[in-house]
Amino acid sequence: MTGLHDVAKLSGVSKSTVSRVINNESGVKASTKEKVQKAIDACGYIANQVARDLQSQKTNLIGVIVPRMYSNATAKGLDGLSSIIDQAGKYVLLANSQQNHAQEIEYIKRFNQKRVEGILLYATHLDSALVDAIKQSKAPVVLIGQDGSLFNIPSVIYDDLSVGFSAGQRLFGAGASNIGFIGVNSQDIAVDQCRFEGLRQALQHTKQISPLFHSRGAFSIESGYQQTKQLLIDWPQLDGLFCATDRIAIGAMKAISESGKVPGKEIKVLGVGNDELSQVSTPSLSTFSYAFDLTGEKSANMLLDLIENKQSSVSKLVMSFEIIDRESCYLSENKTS
Amino acid sequence: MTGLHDVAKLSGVSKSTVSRVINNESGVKASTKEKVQKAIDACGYIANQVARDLQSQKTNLIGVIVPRMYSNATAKGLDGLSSIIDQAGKYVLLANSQQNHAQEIEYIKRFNQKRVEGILLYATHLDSALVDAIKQSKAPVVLIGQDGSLFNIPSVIYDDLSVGFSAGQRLFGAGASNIGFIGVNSQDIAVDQCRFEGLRQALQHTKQISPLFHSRGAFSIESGYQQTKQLLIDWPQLDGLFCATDRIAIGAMKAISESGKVPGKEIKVLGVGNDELSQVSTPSLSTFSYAFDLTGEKSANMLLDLIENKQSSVSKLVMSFEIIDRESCYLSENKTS
DNA sequence: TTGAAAGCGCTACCAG
DNA sequence: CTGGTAGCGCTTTCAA
Repeated sequence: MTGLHDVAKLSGVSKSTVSRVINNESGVKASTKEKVQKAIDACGYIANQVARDLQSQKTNLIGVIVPRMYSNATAKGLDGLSSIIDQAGKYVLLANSQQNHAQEIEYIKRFNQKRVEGILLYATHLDSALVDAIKQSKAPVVLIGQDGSLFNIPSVIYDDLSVGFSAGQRLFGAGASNIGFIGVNSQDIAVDQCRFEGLRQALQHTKQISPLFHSRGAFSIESGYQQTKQLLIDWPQLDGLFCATDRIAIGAMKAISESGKVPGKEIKVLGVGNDELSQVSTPSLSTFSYAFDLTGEKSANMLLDLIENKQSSVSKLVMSFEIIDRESCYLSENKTS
Repeated sequence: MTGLHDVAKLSGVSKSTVSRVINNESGVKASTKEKVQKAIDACGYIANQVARDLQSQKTNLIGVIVPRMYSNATAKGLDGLSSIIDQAGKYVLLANSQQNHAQEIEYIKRFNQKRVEGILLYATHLDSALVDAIKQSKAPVVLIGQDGSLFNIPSVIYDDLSVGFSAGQRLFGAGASNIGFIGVNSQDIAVDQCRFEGLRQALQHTKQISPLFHSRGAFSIESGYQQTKQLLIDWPQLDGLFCATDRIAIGAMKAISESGKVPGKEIKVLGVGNDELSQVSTPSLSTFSYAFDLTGEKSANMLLDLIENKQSSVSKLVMSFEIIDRESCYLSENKTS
């Protein structure tokens, strides 16, 4: 690979001058500039950013760790954050942990070796090992999707407790009173625990009742389908079902339909996420909408701020949600449209 | 940031020795090793990969350029390729061109400056400027989604012509004969041109007829919906509709339903991609399934091969597809289930 | 088994 | 306006 040195020789000037031309610095005679430029084109010189990065102690790299790509939250989030990072003239170094917790910690370490300037971590859990790894990280970390504020970790989270609470109220308002919950896994505080807890509080608050069950499985249509098949047998009185994600809810509705009941009628169903699936299914799915792309943008901005000022102005950002009323759970006073 | 130098001072040995310990080289006295290790832990030393990369002339970076994240093809593809790249001990440097062609060329240049070892490019077009940029690239480039083999660019593509041809046969077989096509934009050879051309050939071949129209729009449900609303007015005789993607098809079916006709009955509809949406919609959508994750894996493997051997064993990989029969277009002899 | 010194390709500082 | 020199933090000879 041809370097600064070669260009210098070819154009008969010093490396310093070539460097000046490349960086478009002022104070270079026009004729020299031209001469050097010619040499650069001639030998197809490409500046070595690695050397520059070493010299300047600055890589312009932002590490992003996700549990999987095939998910609305991550795909849309990445669209949002990449545009902000790009605007800031920085690069995204992407790692896919594939839901493997140990990998996340490993990536934080490797990213620090690569001297990333900051890390955005889409988390599905938060145990002490992860907290330690984040604390160890020289590069500032912004947590997305789980609340790390108790450990002083800047976080961008969804208002999961409120979503759960609101879900309880909606199901109750639609006439349901035997209500169950399908979550994911207990390690996922936000999606599994908080959403359930919100539901529990809503039912407790309004009717002094408790959820019938808290089932758990994967983030997929299939998982929702399989669980619900069994749940319908175990809980024949079920008339309201809150699912931690839209995909799970879609699967659940399929199982309900197959059992001879009508989702949205005998059994009200609610999801979370406002996946495109939810508007296309039959019946269409009532859900909650999060601005995933905005979440990505906000997180990126928060991280850039942290990198710039070594101290963030905000340490926790709670993204609000929007209620999407559709056929699977119309409120009693909202039967129109 | 503490460096090799500090560790050396702290442990009273030379930088060379510390380097040996870090890289776990043989030929270091156990006692020394221990002493150094202690110092490393004490000052929280983290090896500077940037310096290493400069020295070794190897970054372990693979550049990946995508037009957008929120798409089945890219999200699943990224899941596939990231696992291969990770296994190879390399990193993904991600760039999102946001459908902006000029950006793609810019990223190829910047990736070369960052000294990536290779580039995976999810392309939606292939003009001469892009071909030039690829040719200029020192890092090998593998094109995904568009055929660059004419320009000697290693490519992994979908069998779009066959998909179009098969679509024609299926629509015809289901009883349709006034058939239209909704594509994306004419720059997208693969998705827009090839799929249409396949359809055209099928109709020509079997019935000596031509497609009614070739409409164009965006990759979204909304776009399919809006286009179809108008198309139904312009072409009242329409009884078969082939859409370049499932999302477009979903939108089209909505417009058809609203017009009082039944998709899958009066008008047969076909999509491409086997999006989760397609199995959830009503009626469920007949489509073609591509193994997007496998495509990502194959592409990554092809690139790694290219990096390793400077010469690929395969220069073009055509991913096959699977026919998914659902309600929107049952073949005459396939009315069951 | 260890250390000294020479770079990797670039920028930055100081002379000229 | 231009060139020499000294690093950035590491690895890698070559000696000791």
